[in-house]
Amino acid sequence: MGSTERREREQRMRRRHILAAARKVLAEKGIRGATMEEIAQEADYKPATLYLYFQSKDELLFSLSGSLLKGVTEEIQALADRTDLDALEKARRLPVILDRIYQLDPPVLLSLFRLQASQDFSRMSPEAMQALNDLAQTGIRAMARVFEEGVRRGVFKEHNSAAMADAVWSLFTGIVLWEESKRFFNPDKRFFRTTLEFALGLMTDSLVK
Amino acid sequence: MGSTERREREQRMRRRHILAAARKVLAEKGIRGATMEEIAQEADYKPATLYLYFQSKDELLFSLSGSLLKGVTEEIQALADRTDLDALEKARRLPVILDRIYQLDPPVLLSLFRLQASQDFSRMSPEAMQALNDLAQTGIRAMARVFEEGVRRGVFKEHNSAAMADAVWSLFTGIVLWEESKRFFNPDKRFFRTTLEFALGLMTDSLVK
Amino acid sequence: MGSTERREREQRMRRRHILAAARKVLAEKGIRGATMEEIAQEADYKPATLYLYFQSKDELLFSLSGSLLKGVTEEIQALADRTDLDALEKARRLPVILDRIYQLDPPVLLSLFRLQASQDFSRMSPEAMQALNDLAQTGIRAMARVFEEGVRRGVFKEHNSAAMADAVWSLFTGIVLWEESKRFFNPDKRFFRTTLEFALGLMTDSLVK
Amino acid sequence: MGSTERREREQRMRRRHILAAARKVLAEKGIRGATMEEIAQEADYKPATLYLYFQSKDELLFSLSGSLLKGVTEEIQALADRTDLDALEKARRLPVILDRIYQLDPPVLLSLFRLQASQDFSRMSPEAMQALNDLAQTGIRAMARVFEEGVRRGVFKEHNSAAMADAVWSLFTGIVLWEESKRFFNPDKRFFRTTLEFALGLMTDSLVK
DNA sequence: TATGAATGAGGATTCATTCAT
DNA sequence: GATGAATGAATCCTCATTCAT
Repeated sequence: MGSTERREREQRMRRRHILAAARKVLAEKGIRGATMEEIAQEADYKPATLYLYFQSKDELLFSLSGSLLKGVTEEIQALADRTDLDALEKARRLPVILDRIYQLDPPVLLSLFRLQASQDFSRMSPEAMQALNDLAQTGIRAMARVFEEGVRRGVFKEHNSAAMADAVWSLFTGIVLWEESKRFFNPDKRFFRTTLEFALGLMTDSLVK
Repeated sequence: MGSTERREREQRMRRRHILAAARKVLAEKGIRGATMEEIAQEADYKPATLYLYFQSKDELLFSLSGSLLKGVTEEIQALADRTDLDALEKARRLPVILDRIYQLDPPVLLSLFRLQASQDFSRMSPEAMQALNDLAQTGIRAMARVFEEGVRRGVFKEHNSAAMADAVWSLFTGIVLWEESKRFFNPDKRFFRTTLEFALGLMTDSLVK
Repeated sequence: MGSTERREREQRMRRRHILAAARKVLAEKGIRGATMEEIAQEADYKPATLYLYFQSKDELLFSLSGSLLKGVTEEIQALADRTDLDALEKARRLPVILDRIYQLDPPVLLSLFRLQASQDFSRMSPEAMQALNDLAQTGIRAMARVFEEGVRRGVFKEHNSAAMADAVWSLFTGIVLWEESKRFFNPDKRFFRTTLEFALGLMTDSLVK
Repeated sequence: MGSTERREREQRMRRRHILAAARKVLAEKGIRGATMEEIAQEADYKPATLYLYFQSKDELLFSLSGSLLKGVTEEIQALADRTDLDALEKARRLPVILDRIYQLDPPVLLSLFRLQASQDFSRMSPEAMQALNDLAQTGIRAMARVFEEGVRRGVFKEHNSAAMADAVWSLFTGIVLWEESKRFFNPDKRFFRTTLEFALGLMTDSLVK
């Protein structure tokens, strides 16, 4: 019988449904406002029900952040793996990709960074935090590969590509956080893309031979 | 008799003593662990006593972050105001200053950024957050002045100096946060200065005419 | 199935159960002693549970006072609306009604008046206090109607019926409070009804043409 | 030496000074706002100093209420003792006296009644409450004497003069409290005197033979 | 006489989580 | 599969009061 299959499929769907609700709550009420009660309400469930699909609030949040981060990482890896672009072109695309990810779902990305920025705020388990961290590292390593490739191919000057990748990631994180911090008081102004492209452009320019 | 003076001095010392305790707790247990109870214990007081020196937990935390941020801002302003250095030299010193500040008290700087990164986590009043934000903005504007000066004097290419300053601050924030995040799992590795100098160096190089 | 119905009915019962517990605590320990902890204990719950049935302590206390006051008001209104009695007969019944209400639940009535007597003692929200006040005013206006009617029908002399109603209510309040104050030291003596009937009788007599 | 005397006199003066401060605070901030801290500040002392002149907050408040209540009582006694007025004239003067007392210092009278209305709110000792109660009773008995005299002299009908006196006192208390309760929402309207005179007038009229 | 410093004793809420039905 | 009901565990803050100086 395919009933087991179907059940599993439905279960996955309900998990996703809850995650979508959590994303919405996170976006609207911030991490502090994202209580199990609130998420359940948004998902049209009662809090107790959430525990049928997630072991704990932590797992739920992790699942949420993880899926986003996984997307980021995969996009970067895909870029790094492309053979139709040279290293410089790839580097030039980095801000575009990062911006697209940010535009996709600013609040969740923000929450992700906040979560990562303050592990002790959430009650997330060290293991989950570690997993999140590993995911980010994977994306960063993919970025590093782009710069290494550039050096290898003589497009970029010799440099510490790991530091470069770390810097890009930090810049990404920092701008997201700082822009949001400013927006809290000046809701209209948005310079994410401008700032990111400008800064990343400068850095890349300097690397070009 | 200077007994009033002495009393006031001692009072200030006790305030500082409590701030130091808070700093330690913050460093060791993170913001979530930094309860009034815990801080009091570290300071060898009972919780009620803390309220003799600070109106609320908010004020205590704000005092902590604020003093640090004020220091950062003042250092940057002092640099911007120097007349014995040209704009390029000033820009070159920025990472040195930022690194010194970071080395001064990593946990508090971290807490500050975490606080700023997640206003909705803490219960800090919007006013206090705003004040913190303003302080940061002042520092950023001072950085922008350095780059403007460079343009005016023909040292730097024409560019959006506000965006540049924002980028530097974001980079600073991002690296602090990301380094800490990594350190949580790899306590030994520290690349703060390396990464910051490298990234800022690249950005500045690109600006030079 | 009427399971939803039953559930709601049971929920209402538990609310009432808690209110009853609060009433008891209030009667035995006074308002100061009526902590959520104490009420919960009396109701055989933990404090957190009370918050399932009431949004706050205020709402709980308001609910308690409000229901009683509503009863008072309704009784007075009903009396005022009767067509089978003339104004004098209605006035003669006022002390009977007020006494019955008092006998019904002296401690809660007492708490109500205490609450009303000392808004700044309790932490009850101004809105709730206002609502309580309005409720009382409604009852008072109903009393005034009785006296107005008497004047209109030529049973009572011309007079300020609003002042009369205020006086009756004040007398009611004052006697409840004062009797209770005396009882605190002389638990046996109870003159509530005697005093009320006597005083109200005198006042009414004077109004009769 | 008269130094002991002088010391005692000064001590009494300082006690009075503190009481005056307490009265003011009570008037401005209500009972809940009347903390030792606040009273001390008003008296230009530090909280600890208050304890040199009063054993406890209770004693302070008691002292305050007591002195007022004593004044009330004495006035009533004086009235009752006058030989130049007949019982009816004395009765007619009662509302005038009560109004004068109320006008003298509404907030303190209010606080007194509130205190009396809710012994369990304050932490005042039973002994102090008892003493307050006794004082009130003395005043009430003096009022009763007026009515008894009236009966004896054939001015008033036969009646329970104790109940009458209780009623007057209750009316007094009730109007003070209820007027204040209304004023909380309608600060302008003041009907104290009107209502009291009207009600007391009615009651007295009925007693006249 | 005055007070700076410190504290004991509470008290209201919030929220993730469990479990019988 | 869903949930109503209940709770354990925290956490901030207030105020009268004491006592050494």
